[in-house]
Amino acid sequence: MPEMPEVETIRRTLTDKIEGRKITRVDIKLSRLIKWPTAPEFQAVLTDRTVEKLVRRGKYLLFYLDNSLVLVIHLRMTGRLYYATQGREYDKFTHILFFLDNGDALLYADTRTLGTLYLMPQAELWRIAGLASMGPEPLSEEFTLEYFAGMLEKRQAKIKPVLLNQKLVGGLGNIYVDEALAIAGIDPDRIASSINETEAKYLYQAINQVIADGISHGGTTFRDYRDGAGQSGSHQHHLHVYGRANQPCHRCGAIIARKEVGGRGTHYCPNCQK
DNA sequence: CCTGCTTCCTGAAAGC
DNA sequence: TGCTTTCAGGAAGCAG
Repeated sequence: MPEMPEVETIRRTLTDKIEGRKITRVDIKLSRLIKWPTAPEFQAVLTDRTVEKLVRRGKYLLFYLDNSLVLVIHLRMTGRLYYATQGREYDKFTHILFFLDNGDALLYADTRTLGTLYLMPQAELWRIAGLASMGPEPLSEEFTLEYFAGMLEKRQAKIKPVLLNQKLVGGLGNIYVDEALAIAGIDPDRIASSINETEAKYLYQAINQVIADGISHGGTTFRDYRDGAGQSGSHQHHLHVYGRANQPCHRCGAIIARKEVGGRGTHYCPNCQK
């Protein structure tokens, strides 16, 4: 499941191949993935546009085009975006194909088809609610300890759903939230406002650390995630708790447990996380 | 406004 | 062996 480090890795692996390229043709095999405008309009307006800049915000990828247009893609659960050289075969999960002026193509594939694509003028981006309302993201200037600790103080929900709320912190998903809570030694069931100043500082540092590590390892590949060149990430080899239920904790040796928190499968060390 | 539940979607894995 | 059920989860939509 692509979270901020995975989407950032995709951005980095696509930038050099995509920026400056003109989209010469768009094939749409599953039009319901396109949320705005209609599929025929999407296809017509996108044809002959040049990609000027590839930007990431949270888990969104934004392709800034000429004519002040922006193509916005969110991969959700199983979306994949990858560069394919001319004539390369593609599987049945490839739903949108962007052909480029050098004969290659940018392909959007998605097994569970929950991903979303938009095309709109730059001035209309506020219409994408999830993008417009996104909170500060880890490693950014806006994501300060003061902001983070102050935000936790006001929340009566459990810490895990608070961290997953994109309006409060942009870019975190299930894997990195479980990891950050494990590093900070905080139980995912804790009420956010009960977290004290010291714990908030540890958690803040842990969030920045797991995101930075995730990016430096090229993302976490459990099953579906691949970068823009089709390569797997390696952060799955560095996880403390996620996907490690019934295995020993790296720190204390206790058995990693799994429970449901806020409707999400949650991995944690019952001994280290209080 | 805040919080939590439901929905979307389909391949893989577990259950029978 | 093969069919059926459950599970995975990001985020919008909605109820209370």
